[in-house]
Amino acid sequence: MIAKDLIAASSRPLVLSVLSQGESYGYALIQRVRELSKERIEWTEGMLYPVLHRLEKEGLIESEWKTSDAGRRRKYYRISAEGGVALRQEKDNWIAVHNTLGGLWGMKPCKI
Amino acid sequence: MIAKDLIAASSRPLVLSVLSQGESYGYALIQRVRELSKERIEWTEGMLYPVLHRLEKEGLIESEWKTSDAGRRRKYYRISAEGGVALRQEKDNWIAVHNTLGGLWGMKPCKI
DNA sequence: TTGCGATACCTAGTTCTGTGAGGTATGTGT
DNA sequence: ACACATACCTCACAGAACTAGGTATCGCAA
Repeated sequence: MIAKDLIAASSRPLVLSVLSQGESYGYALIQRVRELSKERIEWTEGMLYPVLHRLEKEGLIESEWKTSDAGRRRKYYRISAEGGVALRQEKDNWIAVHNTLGGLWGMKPCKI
Repeated sequence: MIAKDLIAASSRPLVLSVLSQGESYGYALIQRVRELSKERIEWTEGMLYPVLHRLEKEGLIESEWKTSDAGRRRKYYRISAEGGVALRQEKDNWIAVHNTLGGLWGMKPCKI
Protein backbone atom coordinates (compact mmCIF):
# COMPACT_ATOMS: atom_id res chain seq x y z
CA MET A 1 0.00 0.00 0.00
CA ILE A 2 1.32 3.39 -1.00
CA ALA A 3 1.16 6.00 1.77
CA LYS A 4 -1.44 8.74 1.59
CA ASP A 5 1.08 11.55 1.45
CA LEU A 6 2.69 10.04 -1.65
CA ILE A 7 -0.77 9.58 -3.19
CA ALA A 8 -1.48 13.24 -2.39
CA ALA A 9 1.77 14.52 -3.87
CA SER A 10 1.39 12.56 -7.11
CA SER A 11 -2.32 13.10 -7.79
CA ARG A 12 -2.04 16.53 -9.40
CA PRO A 13 0.87 15.77 -11.75
CA LEU A 14 -0.69 12.39 -12.63
CA VAL A 15 -4.09 13.86 -13.52
CA LEU A 16 -2.53 16.67 -15.55
CA SER A 17 -0.15 14.26 -17.30
CA VAL A 18 -2.85 11.77 -18.25
CA LEU A 19 -5.15 14.55 -19.47
CA SER A 20 -2.32 16.03 -21.54
CA GLN A 21 -2.61 12.87 -23.66
CA GLY A 22 -6.32 13.46 -24.31
CA GLU A 23 -9.59 14.13 -22.50
CA SER A 24 -10.94 11.63 -19.99
CA TYR A 25 -13.35 11.33 -17.06
CA GLY A 26 -13.09 10.46 -13.38
CA TYR A 27 -13.87 6.79 -13.36
CA ALA A 28 -11.63 6.12 -16.37
CA LEU A 29 -8.75 8.08 -14.80
CA ILE A 30 -8.80 5.77 -11.78
CA GLN A 31 -8.51 2.72 -14.00
CA ARG A 32 -5.92 4.30 -16.31
CA VAL A 33 -3.65 5.20 -13.40
CA ARG A 34 -4.05 1.73 -11.91
CA GLU A 35 -3.02 0.27 -15.25
CA LEU A 36 -0.09 2.66 -15.82
CA SER A 37 1.24 1.99 -12.32
CA LYS A 38 0.97 -1.79 -12.77
CA GLU A 39 -1.70 -1.98 -10.05
CA ARG A 40 0.48 -0.13 -7.52
CA ILE A 41 -1.61 3.05 -7.38
CA GLU A 42 -5.23 2.39 -6.38
CA TRP A 43 -7.10 5.69 -6.25
CA THR A 44 -10.40 6.03 -4.42
CA GLU A 45 -13.26 8.13 -5.79
CA GLY A 46 -13.39 10.14 -2.57
CA MET A 47 -9.81 11.21 -3.25
CA LEU A 48 -10.04 11.87 -6.99
CA TYR A 49 -13.27 13.87 -7.39
CA PRO A 50 -12.24 16.64 -4.97
CA VAL A 51 -8.88 16.82 -6.78
CA LEU A 52 -10.67 17.26 -10.14
CA HIS A 53 -12.94 19.94 -8.67
CA ARG A 54 -9.95 21.82 -7.25
CA LEU A 55 -8.02 21.66 -10.50
CA GLU A 56 -11.07 22.96 -12.37
CA LYS A 57 -11.58 25.74 -9.83
CA GLU A 58 -7.95 26.75 -10.38
CA GLY A 59 -8.56 26.79 -14.14
CA LEU A 60 -6.01 24.06 -14.89
CA ILE A 61 -8.62 21.72 -16.40
CA GLU A 62 -12.03 22.21 -18.02
CA SER A 63 -15.05 19.91 -17.93
CA GLU A 64 -17.99 19.08 -20.16
CA TRP A 65 -20.89 16.69 -19.64
CA LYS A 66 -21.33 14.17 -22.42
CA THR A 67 -23.69 11.26 -22.89
CA SER A 68 -22.45 8.03 -24.43
CA ASP A 69 -24.46 6.03 -27.02
CA ALA A 70 -25.54 3.74 -24.20
CA GLY A 71 -27.01 6.77 -22.46
CA ARG A 72 -24.47 6.98 -19.65
CA ARG A 73 -23.60 10.50 -18.45
CA ARG A 74 -19.92 11.27 -18.05
CA LYS A 75 -18.08 14.44 -17.11
CA TYR A 76 -15.13 14.72 -19.47
CA TYR A 77 -12.09 16.76 -18.44
CA ARG A 78 -9.42 18.28 -20.63
CA ILE A 79 -6.28 20.22 -19.74
CA SER A 80 -6.22 24.01 -20.28
CA ALA A 81 -3.33 26.15 -21.47
CA GLU A 82 -2.82 27.24 -17.86
CA GLY A 83 -2.84 23.57 -16.89
CA GLY A 84 0.00 22.93 -19.31
CA VAL A 85 2.09 25.57 -17.56
CA ALA A 86 1.21 24.07 -14.17
CA LEU A 87 2.18 20.61 -15.40
CA ARG A 88 5.64 21.81 -16.40
CA GLN A 89 6.02 23.34 -12.94
CA GLU A 90 4.83 20.16 -11.20
CA LYS A 91 7.23 18.11 -13.31
CA ASP A 92 10.14 20.42 -12.50
CA ASN A 93 9.41 20.20 -8.75
CA TRP A 94 8.96 16.43 -8.86
CA ILE A 95 12.29 15.93 -10.62
CA ALA A 96 14.08 18.26 -8.17
CA VAL A 97 12.86 16.10 -5.28
CA HIS A 98 13.43 12.83 -7.14
CA ASN A 99 17.01 13.77 -8.00
CA THR A 100 17.69 14.64 -4.35
CA LEU A 101 16.47 11.20 -3.30
CA GLY A 102 18.13 9.57 -6.32
CA GLY A 103 21.45 11.14 -5.37
CA LEU A 104 21.23 9.52 -1.93
CA TRP A 105 20.31 6.21 -3.57
CA GLY A 106 23.20 6.29 -6.06
CA MET A 107 21.04 6.96 -9.09
CA LYS A 108 21.83 9.08 -12.10
CA PRO A 109 19.93 12.38 -12.12
CA CYS A 110 16.90 12.73 -14.39
CA LYS A 111 16.78 15.64 -16.79
CA ILE A 112 13.75 17.68 -17.74
CA MET B 1 8.39 26.89 -4.06
CA ILE B 2 7.75 23.19 -3.75
CA ALA B 3 4.16 22.36 -2.72
CA LYS B 4 3.50 21.15 0.80
CA ASP B 5 2.17 17.76 -0.27
CA LEU B 6 5.41 17.02 -2.12
CA ILE B 7 7.36 18.18 0.95
CA ALA B 8 5.22 15.84 3.06
CA ALA B 9 5.69 12.86 0.76
CA SER B 10 9.45 13.24 0.55
CA SER B 11 10.28 14.09 4.17
CA ARG B 12 10.24 10.54 5.52
CA PRO B 13 12.34 8.92 2.79
CA LEU B 14 14.74 11.89 2.84
CA VAL B 15 15.28 11.77 6.60
CA LEU B 16 15.75 8.00 6.58
CA SER B 17 18.08 8.15 3.58
CA VAL B 18 20.30 10.88 5.04
CA LEU B 19 20.45 9.10 8.41
CA SER B 20 21.37 5.83 6.66
CA GLN B 21 24.66 7.56 5.78
CA GLY B 22 25.39 8.37 9.41
CA GLU B 23 23.84 10.00 12.48
CA SER B 24 22.80 13.63 12.42
CA TYR B 25 20.57 16.16 14.19
CA GLY B 26 17.61 18.33 13.26
CA TYR B 27 19.25 21.60 12.40
CA ALA B 28 21.98 19.89 10.35
CA LEU B 29 19.41 17.80 8.45
CA ILE B 30 17.68 20.96 7.24
CA GLN B 31 20.94 22.32 5.88
CA ARG B 32 22.05 18.99 4.45
CA VAL B 33 18.79 18.56 2.51
CA ARG B 34 18.97 22.15 1.27
CA GLU B 35 22.48 21.46 0.02
CA LEU B 36 21.65 18.06 -1.55
CA SER B 37 18.65 19.55 -3.36
CA LYS B 38 20.68 22.49 -4.68
CA GLU B 39 18.60 24.92 -2.60
CA ARG B 40 15.29 23.60 -4.02
CA ILE B 41 14.06 22.01 -0.78
CA GLU B 42 13.86 24.50 2.10
CA TRP B 43 12.54 22.68 5.16
CA THR B 44 11.09 24.58 8.09
CA GLU B 45 11.78 23.55 11.69
CA GLY B 46 8.06 23.38 12.42
CA MET B 47 7.79 20.68 9.76
CA LEU B 48 10.92 18.67 10.56
CA TYR B 49 10.79 18.30 14.35
CA PRO B 50 7.33 16.70 14.37
CA VAL B 51 8.51 14.34 11.59
CA LEU B 52 11.51 13.29 13.69
CA HIS B 53 9.30 12.75 16.74
CA ARG B 54 6.88 10.64 14.70
CA LEU B 55 9.67 8.53 13.21
CA GLU B 56 11.13 7.97 16.67
CA LYS B 57 7.71 7.06 18.08
CA GLU B 58 7.38 4.49 15.29
CA GLY B 59 10.79 3.09 16.18
CA LEU B 60 12.36 3.86 12.81
CA ILE B 61 14.99 6.18 14.30
CA GLU B 62 16.63 6.51 17.72
CA SER B 63 17.86 9.65 19.46
CA GLU B 64 20.55 10.56 21.95
CA TRP B 65 21.43 13.91 23.51
CA LYS B 66 25.06 14.88 23.09
CA THR B 67 27.01 17.97 24.01
CA SER B 68 29.68 19.32 21.69
CA ASP B 69 33.06 20.57 22.91
CA ALA B 70 31.69 24.09 22.64
CA GLY B 71 28.97 23.08 25.08
CA ARG B 72 26.08 23.12 22.62
CA ARG B 73 23.37 20.48 23.21
CA ARG B 74 22.23 18.51 20.19
CA LYS B 75 19.81 15.62 19.78
CA TYR B 76 21.46 13.14 17.45
CA TYR B 77 19.34 10.69 15.51
CA ARG B 78 20.36 7.41 13.95
CA ILE B 79 18.38 4.94 11.87
CA SER B 80 17.25 1.67 13.48
CA ALA B 81 17.07 -1.78 11.89
CA GLU B 82 13.32 -1.30 11.56
CA GLY B 83 14.02 2.04 9.93
CA GLY B 84 16.18 0.31 7.34
CA VAL B 85 13.26 -1.93 6.41
CA ALA B 86 10.95 1.10 6.24
CA LEU B 87 13.43 2.92 4.01
CA ARG B 88 13.46 0.08 1.51
CA GLN B 89 9.66 0.18 1.48
CA GLU B 90 9.58 3.96 1.04
CA LYS B 91 12.08 3.68 -1.78
CA ASP B 92 10.07 0.97 -3.51
CA ASN B 93 6.87 3.05 -3.28
CA TRP B 94 8.59 6.19 -4.47
CA ILE B 95 10.03 4.46 -7.52
CA ALA B 96 6.65 2.89 -8.37
CA VAL B 97 5.08 6.36 -8.44
CA HIS B 98 8.06 7.94 -10.17
CA ASN B 99 8.04 5.32 -12.91
CA THR B 100 4.32 5.89 -13.47
CA LEU B 101 4.96 9.60 -13.95
CA GLY B 102 8.18 8.94 -15.85
CA GLY B 103 6.29 6.68 -18.26
CA LEU B 104 3.91 9.52 -19.05
CA TRP B 105 6.86 11.86 -19.49
CA GLY B 106 8.75 9.54 -21.83
CA MET B 107 11.45 8.64 -19.32
CA LYS B 108 13.19 5.35 -18.87
CA PRO B 109 12.03 3.47 -15.76
CA CYS B 110 14.27 3.50 -12.69
CA LYS B 111 15.25 0.19 -11.14
CA ILE B 112 15.53 -0.58 -7.46
C1' DT C 1 -38.42 -9.49 -13.72
C1' DT C 2 -35.81 -9.23 -10.14
C1' DG C 3 -31.42 -8.71 -8.32
C1' DC C 4 -26.61 -7.87 -8.45
C1' DG C 5 -22.29 -6.01 -9.96
C1' DA C 6 -20.04 -2.57 -12.71
C1' DT C 7 -20.20 2.05 -14.19
C1' DA C 8 -20.39 6.99 -12.88
C1' DC C 9 -21.03 10.91 -10.24
C1' DC C 10 -21.09 13.45 -5.62
C1' DT C 11 -20.43 15.17 -0.46
C1' DA C 12 -19.74 15.38 4.82
C1' DG C 13 -17.25 14.34 8.98
C1' DT C 14 -12.94 12.99 10.71
C1' DT C 15 -8.09 12.97 10.93
C1' DC C 16 -3.69 14.21 9.73
C1' DT C 17 0.01 17.45 8.90
C1' DG C 18 2.72 21.61 6.88
C1' DT C 19 2.89 26.55 7.58
C1' DG C 20 3.74 30.43 10.17
C1' DA C 21 4.52 32.31 14.34
C1' DG C 22 5.99 32.11 18.66
C1' DG C 23 9.04 30.65 22.68
C1' DT C 24 13.66 29.25 25.09
C1' DA C 25 18.61 28.95 25.32
C1' DT C 26 23.67 29.07 24.07
C1' DG C 27 27.80 30.22 21.33
C1' DT C 28 30.36 33.61 18.29
C1' DG C 29 31.77 37.82 16.36
C1' DT C 30 31.79 42.91 16.45
C1' DA D 1 26.56 45.08 24.77
C1' DC D 2 24.24 43.50 20.92
C1' DA D 3 23.11 40.93 16.92
C1' DC D 4 23.20 36.72 14.59
C1' DA D 5 23.60 31.84 13.94
C1' DT D 6 22.85 27.63 16.16
C1' DA D 7 19.53 24.38 18.27
C1' DC D 8 15.59 22.74 20.35
C1' DC D 9 10.42 22.92 20.96
C1' DT D 10 5.05 23.78 20.52
C1' DC D 11 0.50 25.64 19.00
C1' DA D 12 -3.42 27.69 16.09
C1' DC D 13 -4.81 27.46 11.58
C1' DA D 14 -5.96 25.80 7.11
C1' DG D 15 -5.80 22.53 3.50
C1' DA D 16 -6.70 17.98 1.88
C1' DA D 17 -7.14 12.69 1.81
C1' DC D 18 -9.78 8.82 3.71
C1' DT D 19 -13.98 6.57 5.21
C1' DA D 20 -18.43 6.10 4.54
C1' DG D 21 -22.28 7.24 2.76
C1' DG D 22 -25.58 8.78 -1.02
C1' DT D 23 -27.78 8.78 -6.04
C1' DA D 24 -28.54 6.79 -10.64
C1' DT D 25 -27.99 3.90 -14.98
C1' DC D 26 -26.61 -0.21 -17.61
C1' DG D 27 -25.85 -5.21 -18.59
C1' DC D 28 -26.32 -9.76 -17.36
C1' DA D 29 -28.07 -13.80 -15.28
C1' DA D 30 -31.26 -16.55 -12.53
